[in-house]
Amino acid sequence: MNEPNISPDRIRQKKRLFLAREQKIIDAARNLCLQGGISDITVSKIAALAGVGKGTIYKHFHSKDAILLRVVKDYEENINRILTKAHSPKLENYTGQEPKAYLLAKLADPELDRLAHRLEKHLSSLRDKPSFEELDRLKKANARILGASIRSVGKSRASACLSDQYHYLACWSLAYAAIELYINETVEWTIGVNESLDLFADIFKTISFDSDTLIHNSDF
Amino acid sequence: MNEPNISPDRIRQKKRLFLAREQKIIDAARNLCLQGGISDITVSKIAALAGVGKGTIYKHFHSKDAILLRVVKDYEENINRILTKAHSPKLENYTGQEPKAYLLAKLADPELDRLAHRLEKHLSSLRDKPSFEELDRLKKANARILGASIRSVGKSRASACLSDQYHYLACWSLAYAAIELYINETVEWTIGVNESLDLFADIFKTISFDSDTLIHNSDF
Amino acid sequence: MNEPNISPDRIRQKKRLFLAREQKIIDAARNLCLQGGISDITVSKIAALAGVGKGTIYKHFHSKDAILLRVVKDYEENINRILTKAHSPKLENYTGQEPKAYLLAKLADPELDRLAHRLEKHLSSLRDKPSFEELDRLKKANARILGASIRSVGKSRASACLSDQYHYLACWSLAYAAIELYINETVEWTIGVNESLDLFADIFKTISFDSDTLIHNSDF
Amino acid sequence: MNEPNISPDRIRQKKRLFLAREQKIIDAARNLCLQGGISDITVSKIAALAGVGKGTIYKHFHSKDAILLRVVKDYEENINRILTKAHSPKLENYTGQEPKAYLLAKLADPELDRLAHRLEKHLSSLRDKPSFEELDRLKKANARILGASIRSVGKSRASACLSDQYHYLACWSLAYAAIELYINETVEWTIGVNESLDLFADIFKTISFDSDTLIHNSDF
DNA sequence: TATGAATGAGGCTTCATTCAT
DNA sequence: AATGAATGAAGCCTCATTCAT
Repeated sequence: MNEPNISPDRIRQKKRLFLAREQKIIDAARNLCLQGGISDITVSKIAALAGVGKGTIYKHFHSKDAILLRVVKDYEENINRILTKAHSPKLENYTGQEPKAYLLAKLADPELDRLAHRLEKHLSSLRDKPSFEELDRLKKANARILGASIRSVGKSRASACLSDQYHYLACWSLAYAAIELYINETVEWTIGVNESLDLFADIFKTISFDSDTLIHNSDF
Repeated sequence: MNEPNISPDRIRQKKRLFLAREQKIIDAARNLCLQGGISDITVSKIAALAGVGKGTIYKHFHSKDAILLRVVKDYEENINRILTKAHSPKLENYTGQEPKAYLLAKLADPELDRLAHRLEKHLSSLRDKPSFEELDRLKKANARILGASIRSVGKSRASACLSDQYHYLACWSLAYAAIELYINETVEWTIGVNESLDLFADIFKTISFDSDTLIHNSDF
Repeated sequence: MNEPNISPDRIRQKKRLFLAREQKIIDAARNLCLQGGISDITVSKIAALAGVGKGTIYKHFHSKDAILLRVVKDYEENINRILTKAHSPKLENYTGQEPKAYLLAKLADPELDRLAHRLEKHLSSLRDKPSFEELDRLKKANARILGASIRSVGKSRASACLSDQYHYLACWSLAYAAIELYINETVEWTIGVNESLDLFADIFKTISFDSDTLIHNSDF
Repeated sequence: MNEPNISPDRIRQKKRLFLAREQKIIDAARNLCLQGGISDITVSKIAALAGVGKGTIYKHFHSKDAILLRVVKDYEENINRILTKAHSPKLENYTGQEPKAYLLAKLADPELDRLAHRLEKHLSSLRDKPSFEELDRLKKANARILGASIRSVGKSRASACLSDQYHYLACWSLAYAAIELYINETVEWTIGVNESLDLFADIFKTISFDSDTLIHNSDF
């Protein structure tokens, strides 16, 4: 009775506009982070860059940190999408190419990957740490794919025994190392990833410590 | 008005006290960072933990960020000390063990290493980024040792051609990857570093992209 | 463009709906106030509780405070209705029971009476104090009845000379005192109003100051 | 060693200055409330009127509401001081004049008394209601004196049986009624308290309801 | 006509830094 | 030289009101 002639089209369009604005906010937040450091972002700046009022932000997110968390989640979701596609769900078996796909996906935008990493660290160190539930679900999904893939190829004892989670972290770490290598401003990026892996291999050769060598020494 | 009996001893003792206070401030800052996230630290908390007044801090450092920068510098200095000792300066040639020493030094206190990393990122993203001159000098010194060492052992073309700086970053990245792997709270640390390197090797096998595959795609 | 079939029935029904909605808004505002404190109410909450959109509210009231003023006015109107009925307008002379009727009417819902009181104070202390004209007219009407009634019964000199307004306030104050006594959460309500008046009488006995004793001392 | 020549005088003077500033903040808050309504006060205004910076406020009070609570507490403390003095602690028995002293104390600055009342209501309806512990302690102390005094004089059954708390509220209510009577802007204050009590008595005569007459009717 | 998303003024609070003692 | 109270810029968030649909 009250809302007679509101066509579904109308509603759908409104929804689209609403989501578009939300995306603009997220994009603004991400871009601000990419140029200037996490601690420099303010809700005002996000609003200004997104072209909306400060109050509008709070129609979409209940706090500033919720926006940042969303940036991280969206990024992880994107990685998951790519990885899922690479896995070719029709095949039962893994091609062993999934880790490569994962690394490529992350290296496609190194700055953004590093940002996601930093944001996650930032958020998890807040007094009122937000819920990482959704994010963790995505990571677990990625871990499942990577773990199975590596196990299907790897020959080492460790590969066979370790959990998905662990393999995920190994891939993640490697990507992170490559990205830090890539991004570091004091070095010009003149060699490809293959060559950088050669470098890693050279370093590996020099290393052969026991697990026991690792000492947890906080007395620095 | 007059400064009567200022014996050299007096001066030396004062200096010692002054430096001791400075160290207490640095330690306080570091410990606060280690437990609670960089954005949680305040000058008040540092002063309280150091047992000095807030004003005293500004007799030693001209800003809060200068303290944090000092924490990073002191850490890098410590790494440099260890690496220099490992290199055995009397010998002209390198043992090839320097990268291992470097990794061990960093892995000795992973939390602290990660903190140094994060602080550096934090500081370099400030509007008024402080000077990294001293820090860069230390890094360059470390790079010289690591680069020479790796070149003396490595067989790959890349190893031979690349700059000290680059080899330094390769070591650095590897250490960082291992540390993130180690610290991550969702995984229990059950395997040693050797085995974790096996894991990396398994991943390497799955990867063989050309340098060209790397696309810088910010449009995500 | 054209307004074809607008039957008087249609109009009347629309009007009824409109008024019903208005009442729902007023009720929502009152209920929200009753549970939670005046400063907790927001237009959003009122709209939600009334089951209308926020914008609709502004079709009925030009501001949030206008709603609150209306709550007060409606309450005073109700009191006036009861008092008028008690006075039995056909009779020329007063029964002397009017003050009792007034007190009973107010004590019938002490929480609400206190709310009306508080709202009035709140509204009259606003920067843009709304017009109390209508409310004052109602009060004056009540005062006329109460004043005449008390004068017709009272023996004291004061009773005879004082204005309607003053007698009204005397009744009002007494009711307010009883209500605050009644509502106060730290005391259980175990005695009746008669007994509470006995209490007042006991206190009266201890008091016998001159008007002059009253000093207006703001220097506290 | 660190703080050699800080004479006790110095400390005492500092303390005095600190407390003076605190008093200025409290006074500013009270005066702002007295002229303009509780919801109009802002921390900025308080700071401006007190002649201090906004940040200084938070060296003395952990929140804006803490200031308001302090205004209430200080007022109640003043009443308690007067009442305690009136009670003449040397005498074992009560003079029966305590309620009069209490009323006079409250009526000495009716505006302030009303403010204290309103502030208390305001604070107790906050989402994060502050602790009223101290305030309640003061009230209980006052109640003890008033209760004993009234019981020592009163003849009615109710007087003898009821708790201190109850007698306190009876006095409180009466004072409140008188104050509302006094303050009300629409009436000129032409009669003294004695005469106003006569008025009350006239009203009493018209009233004789049973406790049962009181119905709790929220359906208004 | 009813709606509710958008708005932005304005509130509270934090904290790096200064400066009088 | 050491202190810590004072400061105020700047941040986050709320909410009454508007207005396009």
